[in-house]
Parts: sequence; C-alpha cells; structure tokens
Amino acid sequence: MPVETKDGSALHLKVKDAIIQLINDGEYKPEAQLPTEAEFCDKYGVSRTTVRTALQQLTMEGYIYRKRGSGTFVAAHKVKQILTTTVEHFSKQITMQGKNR
Amino acid sequence: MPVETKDGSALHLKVKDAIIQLINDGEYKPEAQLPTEAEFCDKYGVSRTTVRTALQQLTMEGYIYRKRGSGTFVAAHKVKQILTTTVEHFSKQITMQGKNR
Amino acid sequence: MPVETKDGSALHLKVKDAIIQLINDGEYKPEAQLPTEAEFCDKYGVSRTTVRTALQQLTMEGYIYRKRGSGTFVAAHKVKQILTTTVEHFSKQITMQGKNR
Amino acid sequence: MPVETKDGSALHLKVKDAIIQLINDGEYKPEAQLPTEAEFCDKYGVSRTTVRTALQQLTMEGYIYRKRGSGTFVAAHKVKQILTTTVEHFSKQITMQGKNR
DNA sequence: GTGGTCTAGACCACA
DNA sequence: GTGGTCTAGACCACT
Repeated sequence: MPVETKDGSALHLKVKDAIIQLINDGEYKPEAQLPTEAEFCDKYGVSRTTVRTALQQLTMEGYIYRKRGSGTFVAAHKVKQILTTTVEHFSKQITMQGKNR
Repeated sequence: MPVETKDGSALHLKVKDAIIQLINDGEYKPEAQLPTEAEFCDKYGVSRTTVRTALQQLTMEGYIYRKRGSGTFVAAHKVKQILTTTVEHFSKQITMQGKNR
Repeated sequence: MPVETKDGSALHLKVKDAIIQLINDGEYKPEAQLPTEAEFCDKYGVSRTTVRTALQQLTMEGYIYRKRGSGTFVAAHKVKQILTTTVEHFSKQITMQGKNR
Repeated sequence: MPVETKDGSALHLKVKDAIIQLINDGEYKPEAQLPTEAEFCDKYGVSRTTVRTALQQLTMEGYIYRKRGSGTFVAAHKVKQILTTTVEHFSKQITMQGKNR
C-alpha cells in the first residue's frame, strides 16, 4: 500500500499521517511494538530516510518512543495526550532545528 | 548507577571512561580483579555486548588483561604505559589513512 | 560457499583468513571496495556480528579501512606493512603479560 | 524437582535420563526448543558442567541437536531412530574420548 | 544504503 | 562460573 505523491507536500508527512491514523484506529495499540524501519520502507515504498523523518517527528510529538536495539513502540495514551497539547511548542523547535542545518 | 557522566556519545565509551577513571583513581588497583561482565552490565545498565566492547578496548590499550575462566584484572602500570604509547602510534596511522582519501 | 577451509576454531577467524587470502591473491585489490557486511554474511553463512569481528581485526591489522556510509576498502600495501609490524609488537606485550600470571 | 544422588551412578546420567524421559513422553516435542543450560541447572539443582555432560551425550546419541547462539532442540524422530541403532558404536567413541584426556 | 551501536540471550572453552 | 563466540535483529550516524 504505497503512499501517493500527487500534491506538493512532503512524502514523510504522508507516512507520518498514515501511522498516526493506524495508532488512532487502534491498529497499533499502546505499548505495542511497531513494524521496523525496514518494514515501513517496504510497506510504503519509500526510502529509509523518509521513514526515519516520520518516526522522528512522531517521537517528538509523543506518539511513539524508540528503544535502541529493541524497537519502536506506541506511547501510552496519557503521555500522548499531555504531549499533543504542546505540539505547537514542539513544532517551533522542529522548525528551528531545520534552520540550524 | 547508570552512566550519564561524560561526552563520547557511544555508550561503550562512557563505560570505558568510567572504568579508566576508577583505575586512575586507584579504586581498582594494579593486579586486582575487576567486577565480572555481568556485574558491569548491572552497574551501568547496559548489555553485555556494550560492556565487552569497552573491556575489549581497555585490553587493547593495556589498562586491563583478561583470563578466560578466571576474570578481568588491572594491568601493572609499566605495561600500560608501553602499550598506550603504541596505541597512539596506531591511531595516527589510521587517521593518516583516512586523510588520504 | 560457507567457510570450512582452515584451522582457527573460531568462525570469525575463518572469515578473516578467507578475506586475507582474497586480498593477498589480488582478488580484492588495494583501494578497491570490499563486499558489504550483509554480503559477507550471505557468502559465509554467518551473522553480522561474526563478520564485523573479522573486519574489525582486519582494520586493526591494517588490511582494510572502513568509511561509515560508504563502505569497506582494501588498504594500500605500505600502510599495511607499517601497522602489522606494530601489531606483532602488541601481541608480544600482551602475551608476556599473560606469562607473568 | 532436583535429581537424587542416592546410589553411586553419575549425576549427569540422571539428568540425561530425565531429559530422555521427557522427550519420549512427548513433553519435549521434535524440533521444539529445550530449556537453556542455565534453566536445566536450576531445574535439577546441578552444576553447569553436569548439565553440559548430559546434553553432550544426548547430542552424540542423536536425541537433540544444538545451534550455537540459538539453543538446544529435540531431533526429529527419524534421525533419532537411525542414530540410536548405532549407539553402541558411539559409546565406544565416548569411552575413547575419556581415555584421551 | 553503508557501517556503527545496542539489545537479549543462546552455547562454548576453560579453570 | 568466568570470559569467548555466535545468533538475530533492532535503531543510529553518515553519505
């Protein structure tokens, strides 16, 4: 099920949105392990970099957390709620980060 | 007491530095037996692989020596000095190699 | 083509020896890029860790050098000679250390 | 459920027999993974060496096979049958092995 | 899409 | 009961 590239928006945002959808739909349950980076690459037909950008944003926004050497997991709801209220703050940081490169 | 002390992004480098510190501070004296790999795992909250990577480097740099079936020991200072000098020589060669690309 | 060729009970030593052989035979020429870690895994039927252990030793002994994100390459001969001499010196020191127990 | 030590026979033989029993009873099914060495130590209250001696004999007699880094597994029945017919031959080899030490 | 680091946990060789 | 080797597979840093 590759994501489409019709309009001008970034590919990684589509991957990100697709994953958020699956989390909200309960497809990926709290504390459950998500597919690996490689599996997301296959699943959406995108590069590793694209997947990582999406997962990085989801991590910063509190949807997921990652454990080195173990995997990627869905954050517990409580944490998710707290964090989403500060997404605006986060977005600024992300933007700034982009500027620093 | 997990490591968070220093620079050196890699975990095994933090473990390595922590152990060097303890040796230099005289916490672990020459010829004394060090904790086992498992104990270092507990102490620093890392996997055995990470501990072994640190101990392997310490062995190569002459800080410690290991005897299968017996344990890990602090090297006598004299030997340590001889070897660390050699290691620097090493590092330069490798660095030069990289520069030549 | 799994390794079964030589002595040296450890698997990573057999992989290492096999690669040295190929370098000395001119199969892998100086400055040429070697197969990736994954390819060595397939070729010799071993895990990535085993391949990495072999490549790590070859790096220390100056046969090859590695560039993150790029690949593994055969070292120029001159550099190789300098380093292998150093390594022998090393080995003696370590061996002597063991004898002192 | 520690094994008893009443009579003079070796402890490892009791462990061995206990495991054979569990295989024949279908407790451990063909191709199933057996408990680890450490678990057998706990289970029977014996040392690692004892467990290893038992597992080593079971391997040679074709009841089980071991994969380094993976675990110990029950051999398929067919293989077991073929091998048990040559157990006598095996026993000689084991005896000879003991002599060589 | 490479090499680098890390996890978790197995069996092996030796003392 | 230590250190040594190996497996399988994850995420990370860089090109």
